Amino acid sequence: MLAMAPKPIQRERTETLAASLQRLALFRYEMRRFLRFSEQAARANGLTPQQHQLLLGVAGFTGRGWATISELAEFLQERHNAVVGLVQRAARQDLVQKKNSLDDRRVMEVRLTVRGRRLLRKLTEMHLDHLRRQRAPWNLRQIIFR
Amino acid sequence: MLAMAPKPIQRERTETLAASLQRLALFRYEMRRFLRFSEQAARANGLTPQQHQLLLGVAGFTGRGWATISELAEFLQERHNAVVGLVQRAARQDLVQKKNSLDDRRVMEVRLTVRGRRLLRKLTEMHLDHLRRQRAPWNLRQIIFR
DNA sequence: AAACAAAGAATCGTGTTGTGATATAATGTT
DNA sequence: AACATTATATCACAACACGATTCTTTGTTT
Repeated sequence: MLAMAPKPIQRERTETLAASLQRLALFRYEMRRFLRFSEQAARANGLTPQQHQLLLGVAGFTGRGWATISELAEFLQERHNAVVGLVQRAARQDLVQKKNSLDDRRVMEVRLTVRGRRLLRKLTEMHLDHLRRQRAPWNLRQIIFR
Repeated sequence: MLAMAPKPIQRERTETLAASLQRLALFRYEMRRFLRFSEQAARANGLTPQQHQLLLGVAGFTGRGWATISELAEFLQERHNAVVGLVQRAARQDLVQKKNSLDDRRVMEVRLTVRGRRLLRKLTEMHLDHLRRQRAPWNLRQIIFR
């Protein structure tokens, strides 16, 4: 009897794991569908998905209308050097504008150009429309924990 | 008087846009923070983030325990060819196993290897733990619409 | 059965992106 | 003056997704 006890427990554990996997998969699937919409909206406007996020971070993260490389790295949850390259490419395409801070000359201030502002505005409207129309269970946490 | 009416409307619109930008930014920021945790958990176990998602899709998306390239493309919200490459690289590292279907020889059946199953199990536990501890406003929709 | 269309997967070249390691410059601290 | 810290930049490299195209197998039409 002592030897038989673990068996049903193991079976129950396996079933729990399978159920968890399915709920986690659905969780990520819903998230990916939103992100996919976003990516395609960006591309349809000639931007890469990350460039769109960069514009959003510059305009909306700090509440100041501009941001430093470090702040953008925090917003994007990326390393500094990833953001440096991203900003460089975006600046080349006249989406943002770099300027060394006068207070602290180590700091790089990133602002939107007119073109960047125009594109972000359009994308923002598309996203808000999409989210409003969305009937999907956007309480993602609820997907996982009943 | 007719000429002055539009001014406050314009001002209000601008304020609404700024507020929307800030809420959208927070929305994406929270999402990125979760995704960042996930990416680092994957990397800490020697996987790329996409490889982890691939394993999750194979094991949890269809309810069958295996998946086709097309199904994985739907789950990952990527194009077929992106998944083909992803599966190839994952197979090279003994994470998944490819097998042509006997029913329809166009179809490729993707399954987890023992190694893939072991890694996914570990990552799944880490993710569930993380989500349980999470006190953040995981009703993302609520972040945007009051 | 032949001709054609559709579905599923694979291949190729290309540009973006993130990483890790390292470097540079400006500011702070002792 | 020596040292550490902060903020940003550079480099080589692999993963990755894209678009376009191709190949094979299955389905449908005539």
